[in-house]
Amino acid sequence: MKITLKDGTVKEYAEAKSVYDIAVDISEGLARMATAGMVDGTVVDLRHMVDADCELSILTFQDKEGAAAYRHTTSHVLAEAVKRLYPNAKLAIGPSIDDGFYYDFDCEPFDRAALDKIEAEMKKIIKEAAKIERFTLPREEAIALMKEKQEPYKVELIEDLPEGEEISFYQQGDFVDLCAGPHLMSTKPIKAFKLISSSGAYWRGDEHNKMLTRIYGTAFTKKADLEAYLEHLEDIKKRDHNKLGREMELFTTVDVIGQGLPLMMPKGTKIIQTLQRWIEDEEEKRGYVRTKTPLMAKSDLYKISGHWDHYKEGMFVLGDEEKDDEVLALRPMTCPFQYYVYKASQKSYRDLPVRLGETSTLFRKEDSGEMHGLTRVRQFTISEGHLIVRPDQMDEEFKGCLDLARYCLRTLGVEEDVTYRLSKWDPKNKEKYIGTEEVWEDTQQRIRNVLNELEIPFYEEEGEAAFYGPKVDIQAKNVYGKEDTMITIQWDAILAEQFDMYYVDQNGEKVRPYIIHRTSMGCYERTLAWLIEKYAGLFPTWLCPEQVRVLPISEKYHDYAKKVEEKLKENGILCTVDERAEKIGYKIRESRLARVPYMLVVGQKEEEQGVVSVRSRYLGDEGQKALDDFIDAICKEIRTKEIRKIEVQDEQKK
RNA sequence: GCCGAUGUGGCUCAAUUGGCAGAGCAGCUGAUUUGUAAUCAGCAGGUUAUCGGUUCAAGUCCGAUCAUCGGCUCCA
Repeated sequence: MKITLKDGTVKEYAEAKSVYDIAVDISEGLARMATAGMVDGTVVDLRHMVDADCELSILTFQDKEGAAAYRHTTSHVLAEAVKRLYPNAKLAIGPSIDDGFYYDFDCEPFDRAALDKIEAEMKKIIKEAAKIERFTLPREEAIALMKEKQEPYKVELIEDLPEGEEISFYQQGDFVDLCAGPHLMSTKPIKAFKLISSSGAYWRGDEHNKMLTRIYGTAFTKKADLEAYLEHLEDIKKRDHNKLGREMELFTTVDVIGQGLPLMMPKGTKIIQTLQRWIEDEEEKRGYVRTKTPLMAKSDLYKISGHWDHYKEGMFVLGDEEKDDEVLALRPMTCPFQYYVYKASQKSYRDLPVRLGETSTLFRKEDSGEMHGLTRVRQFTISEGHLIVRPDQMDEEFKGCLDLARYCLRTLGVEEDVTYRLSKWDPKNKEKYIGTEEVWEDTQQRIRNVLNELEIPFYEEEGEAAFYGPKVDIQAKNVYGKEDTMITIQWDAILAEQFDMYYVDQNGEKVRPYIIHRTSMGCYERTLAWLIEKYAGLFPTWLCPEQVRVLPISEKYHDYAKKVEEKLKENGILCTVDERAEKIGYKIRESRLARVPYMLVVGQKEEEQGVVSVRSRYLGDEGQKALDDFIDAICKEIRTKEIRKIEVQDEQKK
């Protein structure tokens, strides 16, 4: 048989040979680093016997799948250590994840001291350098083995495997684990690992099941890489909006006000105001009209919309149905309110599309454990909108919404940081959705076509659709790698019926419109959180709550500094003067810590010449250009009449 | 909602393991009028998240509540 390697060389063998042996044949060095193999695009174990012509890659830690195998083996070492120290712990599952691995156990929770102890035991196990062996068993024997080992979770896993599936085990020393693999040949190559944290996790991710104890860890082939990774974890914490946003006095929380109810401070409010004014104006340019609808409504409204039956737990209800004649609820969404704006007058086919925009505050009674900084809150404000359109306008309007969303992302400088998800229904759970299979499949195809036409790369996910239709969700990750929806555009061919919305067509017939539910830039609080992390607090100048700080050298130059401030303010620049009796070095330090993009130092020299000395936080050519743009675009008048830059000092960002 | 950790002046942290709550920064007052990352001195600031318990004595131990953080689940 002929085996073609990654670099194109061909190896020929007379009989079947394991991936590991082939690696040894290529080079001892490669074999030492090998963690798995890939045969014709499929990841295989090192023990996999190659018995036919194929393309083969030997995977190492440098490959994504190779790193996964390496870390997966580390998770087995973890499991063995836990079983040695806590023989009563039951094993659940222990996969590799993006930057590491975890293992779930049914046992008492671990504290840091326990984790340290487990780490020490793992080191011992690795030192023992046990060979890892793979074997398979028929279903009944596999179950019997796991019953003998008193591992009920493993028994359950085997019972759920489809009939006829090969059931494989990996054994290192006395430790046996049900596992599909792949794994290293022994525990020895694990060089650098760390148990990061311990937390609870439901068995099989279902909240009705028992809560198990999960240990997260990571592993690398070099100690230096592990240390760099741990340092990186510390670094990203510094960008965490929840920490930085408080430090920068953008928002705060107060115990007696409550969970998920952050207070926006003046600086944070300024940023949100800038965003909001920009978005509202942009939407108007694109043919939206604005509405302002109530923040609450009678329960009757939510009964029509279906929320009363399906979402009552998630709403703040005012009044008691038993006692009060009138029960109100704070709104968790804007849809029906804007529908009634549409319904208030009769619409002709000529009136469509109707594009309604609203800066809309919503209330959702999130569970107590769900709130997080500015990204998951109980009250938030979104750039909400509904387009009521004729079916024939749907594709174009949907495109328009995507274009607006992309314009927003581009302007905020985050277009490279998002992924587009086509959120589809789940054909296995039809009862969760309204509408026929045909309509769903057809609609999803139309959205696919729109995305393709706009050349937007996207991925698809089942079970993420709204109950009334599929949608495009624009997703972004926070500093910890956790993903959130920033923007959503939803296709709805159904709710118009429920709310009896119609327009009159050419023939005088009443026709149901389609609806697009969408946000242009999503939730302001969440967007602010995203921008804090993206820019580590160094916002683009147009978003900064303080764009320029004038720093007089001494009291003698306060009048001149005031003059400069006035000129800048006349030009719409957010500007302050630092009039404290401090040394210039101190004022610069404070300005920097406040992340003010431009500092204008003024003293005798500047006053005499009618200029300012500019100090910018930006770097190199980019900084010079930003400064030029800044002055050209906004300070044209100032520069030509009184102030021009005489000096620019770039600074190291660190 | 579930598992776990944490909670000390505005902020960052200390308090010899149950024995007089303390420091730096910030704030205020005074002096200094300064040329590109911290001028000096003084003053004030606390019911140790809240409520309850154990104890001669609680920031420290126990319980409850609230909040924050890391996860799980959820995000219609």
